[in-house]
Amino acid sequence: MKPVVVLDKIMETADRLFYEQGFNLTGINQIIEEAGISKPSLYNHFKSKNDLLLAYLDRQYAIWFAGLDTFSESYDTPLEKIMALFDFRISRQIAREYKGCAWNKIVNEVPRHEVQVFENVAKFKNDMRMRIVDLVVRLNRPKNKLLTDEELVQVIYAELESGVMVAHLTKSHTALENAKNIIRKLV
Amino acid sequence: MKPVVVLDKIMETADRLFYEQGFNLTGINQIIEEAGISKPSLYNHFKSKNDLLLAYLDRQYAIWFAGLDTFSESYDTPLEKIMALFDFRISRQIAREYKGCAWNKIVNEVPRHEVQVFENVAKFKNDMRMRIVDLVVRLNRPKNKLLTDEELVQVIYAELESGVMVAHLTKSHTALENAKNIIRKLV
DNA sequence: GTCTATAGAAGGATAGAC
DNA sequence: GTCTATCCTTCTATAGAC
Repeated sequence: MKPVVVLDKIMETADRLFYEQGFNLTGINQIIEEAGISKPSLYNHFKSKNDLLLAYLDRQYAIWFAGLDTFSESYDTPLEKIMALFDFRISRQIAREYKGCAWNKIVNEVPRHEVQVFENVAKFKNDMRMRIVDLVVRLNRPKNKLLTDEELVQVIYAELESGVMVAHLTKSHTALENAKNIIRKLV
Repeated sequence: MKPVVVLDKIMETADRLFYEQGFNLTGINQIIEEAGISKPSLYNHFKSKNDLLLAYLDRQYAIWFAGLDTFSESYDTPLEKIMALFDFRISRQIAREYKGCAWNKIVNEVPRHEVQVFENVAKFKNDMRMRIVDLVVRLNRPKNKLLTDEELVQVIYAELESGVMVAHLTKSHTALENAKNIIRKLV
């Protein structure tokens, strides 16, 4: 069995279990069992469970933005792409059975002294916010609007975050759908 | 030592540790050690660690709304009371060193099959939302506003939730402050 | 690089004395 | 109702063979 295959098995299993069960409730033993490998094999690739967590976050980052790009490429205008942000998160919450935001799960589960984890999550959230900033600028809104560009960005960001959180709690994406209408009015 | 004192010690210790470290990372052993009691004493009051969690959530609920009522009573108008919702959360995040929302922490840490935990968190979030609904109705807004009452409620709710999450991630309440100006414009 | 086997600590929970 | 002492399980991580 080639190393790369073992690594893939680890990552895919960790990906699934960390999201579905949470990081702290997922033991090394369960990961190696479901990945079909042995314990020293795992520790050959990662020096600790925390090291695996950081790799998991990096992988999440790549998968998430790649998924967003694929999802958005069929939409043309900035407004359509903003709406696609909501539809993308709706589609993912449906696919992952409304288990919430993977980043929020981690950051709410890990103590503050895990600096690298916090930085990793902050980077994701910030980069997502930058996508919104870029789209709002490209809207080319007139200056006499009720909200400034910066304020509109904050509302979009808040509706996305809160929308996913509510979806997790209620197993429904109604709030995310309603948010789209609100944003349309505020643009 | 009277039972009620023991119970108080347990609750206060669990309150602090569950919030600061998280539920899964806080062991029974640490709770009894810091509370200064013995293990069977704890299991005399709670039949399991999960039972203690439910008591913790009930206590949080009472403390939170009591704190909000005290905080808001000096404000008169509905708009001031809406602003007080943001200021209350800002003051709490400062006091608790930006460790985020206690309810979100729990709901992101516990598996879905813990139905009682989810219902408890959903009840808190819903009751908080009802406070917003009540305040927005009392604003008596004209019908020709850009957003309907329901939409304004959703934006206020989203800004609060997202604001606390961002505060947790960045150790800053800037987003919550900015949200107040946005809401003032939308009212 | 992968395995079997195991170490050493910490987890939740309980028996039985007082 | 509270205690000391202990149970069994699970945890992360490693030693040493192949």
